[in-house]
Amino acid sequence: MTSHEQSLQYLQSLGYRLTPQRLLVLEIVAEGGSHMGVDEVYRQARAAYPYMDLATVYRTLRLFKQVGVVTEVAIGNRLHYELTDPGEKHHHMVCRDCHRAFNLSPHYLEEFRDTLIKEFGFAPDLEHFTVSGDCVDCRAGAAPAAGSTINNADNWENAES
Amino acid sequence: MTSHEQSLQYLQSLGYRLTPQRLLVLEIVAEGGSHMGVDEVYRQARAAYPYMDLATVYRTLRLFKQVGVVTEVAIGNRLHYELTDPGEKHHHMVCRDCHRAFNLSPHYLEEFRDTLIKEFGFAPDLEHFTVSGDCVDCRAGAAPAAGSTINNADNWENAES
DNA sequence: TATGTTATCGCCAATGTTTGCATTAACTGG
DNA sequence: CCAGTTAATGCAAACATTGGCGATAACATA
Repeated sequence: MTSHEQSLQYLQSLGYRLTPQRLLVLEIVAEGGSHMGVDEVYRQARAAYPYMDLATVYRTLRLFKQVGVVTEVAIGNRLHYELTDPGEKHHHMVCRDCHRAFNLSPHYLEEFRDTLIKEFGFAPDLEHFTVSGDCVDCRAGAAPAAGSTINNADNWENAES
Repeated sequence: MTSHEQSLQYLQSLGYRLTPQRLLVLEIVAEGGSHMGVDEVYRQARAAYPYMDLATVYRTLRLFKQVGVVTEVAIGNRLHYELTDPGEKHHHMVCRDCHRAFNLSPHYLEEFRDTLIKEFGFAPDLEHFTVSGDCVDCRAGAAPAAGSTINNADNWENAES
């Protein structure tokens, strides 16, 4: 059984229905690998199933995010999604200049989470956590890496040390 | 000289022009006290100067945020702004259930910032930092405080300990 | 397998926010 | 104080995302 099928069974176990549209969106996000823009998911879905509606894509991704199947990252002011890897969860640092995203190990936030819970009873939603800021290259004034468009998989580097 | 005037002089020193619209928006945000929704700023601005355009309000607030005059907080999916108090900077925790916002002392993030810079050369933009999550009351299943609308100043509590 | 219930879909309109562009008005230097 | 330069405005249209609603199809039950 593939991991998509597991995710779909999980959805079903929560009482959500298993529709072809959901299967399709899940496959696309899974295949996409790195963070996919909504428009790209929509384009691919529509290619496979011409009746697919944009609103359905948004609703499906929101649902997936809600149940933890995908992770949402806001880049610039657009939403992007990647399959949540249960073994390799990570947060994101997004550069506000070049808009590249870097992965951040959860380890760096554990202490922060504990503090908020203990001090304020506030349970932060770190599943969907993203910090924006300035990355090394942009701080150095270096030109961003070639072809730095949001949907270019090369922009997604791994910053775990 | 009031602090608004200082802010405006600062804008001017950066090469931005000092327009009546900017003065107006700044005054409104300053008077508003707690976090103001864009629509509310727009309504008040339009009342004082009927030609005021929504786009101008957005552009002005974005500029103010960029230069650090105001702080932006995303609540639900709307943008809110408050005057940046240079002496009393703070971050925000927003409850995704009741949508109340709580202030968070910068102290809790200093270590996190240092780590990111040291390990990855990534300088996080904590001026505009917000964590979403579940607040004490909502976690306890308690009904949110009476009159919990976003623009109600009473919702803005101070969580500094 | 047939049937009923109701979640989900596709379509369309509304929302919140951003952008393009011609006009206006802040600043600059004479 | 006047004229030139150019940033900022107002307007309208674009864009990204969300919501309402009737029709459809997924699941449960028999």
